[in-house]
Amino acid sequence: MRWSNTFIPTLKEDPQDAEAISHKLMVRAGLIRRLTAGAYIYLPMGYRALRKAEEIVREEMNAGGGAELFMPALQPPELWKKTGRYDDMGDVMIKYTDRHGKEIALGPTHEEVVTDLVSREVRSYKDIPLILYQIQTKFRDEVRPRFGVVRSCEFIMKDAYSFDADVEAMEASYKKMYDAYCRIFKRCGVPYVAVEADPGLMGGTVSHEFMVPSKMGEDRIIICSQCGYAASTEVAGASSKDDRKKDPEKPKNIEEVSTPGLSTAMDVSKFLKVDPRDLIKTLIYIADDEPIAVLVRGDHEANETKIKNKLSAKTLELADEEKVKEVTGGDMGFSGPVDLGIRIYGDDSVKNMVNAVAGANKKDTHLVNVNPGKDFKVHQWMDARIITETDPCPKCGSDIELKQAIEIGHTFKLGTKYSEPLNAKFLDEKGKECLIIMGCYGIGINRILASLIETSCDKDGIIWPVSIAPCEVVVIPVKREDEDLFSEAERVYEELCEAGVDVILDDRKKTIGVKFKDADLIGFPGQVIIGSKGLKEGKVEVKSRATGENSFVDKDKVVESVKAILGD
RNA sequence: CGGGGCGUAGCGCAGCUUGGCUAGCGUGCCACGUUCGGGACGUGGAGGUCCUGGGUUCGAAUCCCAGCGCCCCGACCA
Repeated sequence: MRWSNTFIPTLKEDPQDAEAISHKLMVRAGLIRRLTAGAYIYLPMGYRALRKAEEIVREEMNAGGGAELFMPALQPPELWKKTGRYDDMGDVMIKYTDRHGKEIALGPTHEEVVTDLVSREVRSYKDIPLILYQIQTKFRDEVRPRFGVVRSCEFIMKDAYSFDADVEAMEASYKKMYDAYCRIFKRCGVPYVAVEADPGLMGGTVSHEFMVPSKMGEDRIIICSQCGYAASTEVAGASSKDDRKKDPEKPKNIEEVSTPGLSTAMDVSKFLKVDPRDLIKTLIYIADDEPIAVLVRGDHEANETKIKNKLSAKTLELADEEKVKEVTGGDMGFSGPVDLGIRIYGDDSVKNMVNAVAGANKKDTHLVNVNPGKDFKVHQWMDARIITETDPCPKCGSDIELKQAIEIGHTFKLGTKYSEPLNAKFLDEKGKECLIIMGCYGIGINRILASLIETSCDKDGIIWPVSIAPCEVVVIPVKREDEDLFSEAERVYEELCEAGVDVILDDRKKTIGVKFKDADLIGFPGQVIIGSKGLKEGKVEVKSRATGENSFVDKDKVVESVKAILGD
């Protein structure tokens, strides 16, 4: 490929609408351009990297027993109504009415479509196990598209679905996919961590998220330094032990105190000069239309995922100001568990608190010396909070680290969540009709690129691994106008092409500085520099983008040294 | 959806507070010449609905009103 024949608009300056490093670099390096919020054009260099990532995914999915197919983005909403996800998806699903007045949805994912397909075609236990996958465009009307290609409204996803006769077989398929994911991310050079996660809307019992630690990540994970346990903060078990070194006090009697305008735990804690850990935060939620209260300690955050799961609630929303007033009789920020006429769920760490501070359900008033058991009863104690960095590892008790991370893949054990409503059954050996046990597995291809760049760049630009670099090597003639030099560059270029190296020839009539800067910015793993000085001695320079190491090699031995740099 | 910010040449920005000559700077682009191993230099040139619409005014990039678009924080989310 010749530079002049392709389209690589690089930029000297950061685009003003980009914040994330990966976003800035992808735009500057001429990989992408924004069309509108959450929708990006992949320019030739970006598209090449994307396709290489796709190809790795394809190879490993095939190796894991997957069969590729391709399903439409246009989907009938009826399927979504059958599984109940039409409402669950809400406005995330993009819908329109066609000329016949029929509603059409743009697929945000394909569980419904693929399960419907399988329900029609699979009859016998002999037809399964089956793993179907596709690499296809998904549409989601995101509340907030962000960080360039990290969260966009239109993106490329590899989605796979496994269909098995029983749970054991599904576990085997799950394992195959899990292993394939590990191979995929390793080959793509992204430093991933597989964590236990919440299945969320997808359903099922167990799921794993494949995360890449990064400041730009939208999710938080914990990693144990000792045993290596890793989990999303949404599911990681928080300790129920009291982490305070304090002599036990005798419970005293409740007193009211005036706390004018102090509605946050921090404000109250400062004003009353008490440790936030002596505060009880009372959050009013609406769980499936029923108002409930959730108690967590002043320094903790409620974990809506855990609460939702423990209550088996379909929806869980924080009550608004009006609702709080109606339910508690007090203003928002002054709610407390004492004399509260609704179900109260308490986080385990609240259970043994003594003489705590809580809201009084009364304007500008808090209560001191509140004691669980004595002053209020809870319906159920549970782990209802988000794990913190000071918590011990839920598995081994050692110290844990908290990190932000980008989710690049997610695997789910679905069970019969989709096969049941969509009637995906098969006849077993005994002629008995059984529901198919499913699993599903997603990878955000765009996010492979973004998270790779996020974690692999320097001040000069991107540092690609050979596996998904837009091109493996760039050949740079120092002076385009020097015909001898350029024809030597062309010769080297041809030779590399013939040797099967993915190479681009920078044949632009630009000064050498520009070409070096662009090569570093885009980040081709290998650079071959043809200059007149070296050429006089029959040598060309071969340089590694990652290490900066260079060597002058005999011009007849370019292919070998390039391959050495590429790690072949 | 709530809070904040931005919108002026392809890109990055100044000008706006206090309205007033032909709307500027850097970079990029075109031509010619000189350069040529880390974003070269000179000369000449092209490129603008100052986001849109309305209003105030003798006069609006600048002031007022409405709308649109984009980014960030939050809420939300596979």
